[in-house]
Amino acid sequence: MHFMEMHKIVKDRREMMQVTQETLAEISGVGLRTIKQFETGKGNPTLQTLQKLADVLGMEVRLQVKNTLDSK
Amino acid sequence: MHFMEMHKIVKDRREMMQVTQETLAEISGVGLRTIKQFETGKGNPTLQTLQKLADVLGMEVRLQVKNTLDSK
DNA sequence: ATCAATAGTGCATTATATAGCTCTTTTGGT
DNA sequence: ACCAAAAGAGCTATATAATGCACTATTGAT
Repeated sequence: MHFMEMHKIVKDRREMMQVTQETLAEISGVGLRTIKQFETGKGNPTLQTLQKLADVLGMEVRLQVKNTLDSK
Repeated sequence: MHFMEMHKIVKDRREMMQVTQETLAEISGVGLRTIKQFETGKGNPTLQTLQKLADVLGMEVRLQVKNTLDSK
C-alpha cells in the first residue's frame, strides 16, 4: 500500500493538474528551485514547504497510525 | 476530519505508547531538543525528521489527495 | 508538601533547507 | 530535425532546522 515516494506523488499530481513547476512555485509560494530539487528526489523539505505544496495541489500531509495487519 | 495538529498527534501517540521524549530521541535518532521543540508546536521539522519519528511510533507520513466532497 | 522524573526554554554552534541566478538538458509539438 | 518550453543542475548567499548544554518548570507519585 502506498509505496510511491513523496516527491513522485507531488510530481504526478502536478502533471495531472497540468501545472508547470514555475506555476506551482508562484501559486504555492515555494521557491522554484526548491520544487525542482524536491521533485528530483534530492530534497528534504520542511513540513511547511510540504504543506504549501499540498495545499495548492488539493492534497494534505497526514500523520497516521500505520495499519500493520492490513485492513485488506 | 483530522484537524489535530501534527505535533499533538506525535505527542499523544508517544504518550499512548508510554515513551518519554528522551527515549523517543534515542530510538528514533532525532535529537531530544528537536523533539521538545516540535512537540510544543514551535518546530518546522524536515520530512526526514518527521519520518524518523513516525517510524518508531508505528506511524507514517502520507501525502494524499484531499477528499473535498467528503466520502462520508 | 516533597522529591524525582519528565518536559520545556535560552543560548550558541553546526548543518542544511530555501532561494535566486545562470546555464545545460530534456521534452513535446510541428 | 528544429525550436520553444519546461525541467534539471552548479554555484552562492541567507535563513533556519537540528543539536547539545545548562537551567527552570511541570507533573505525578508517595
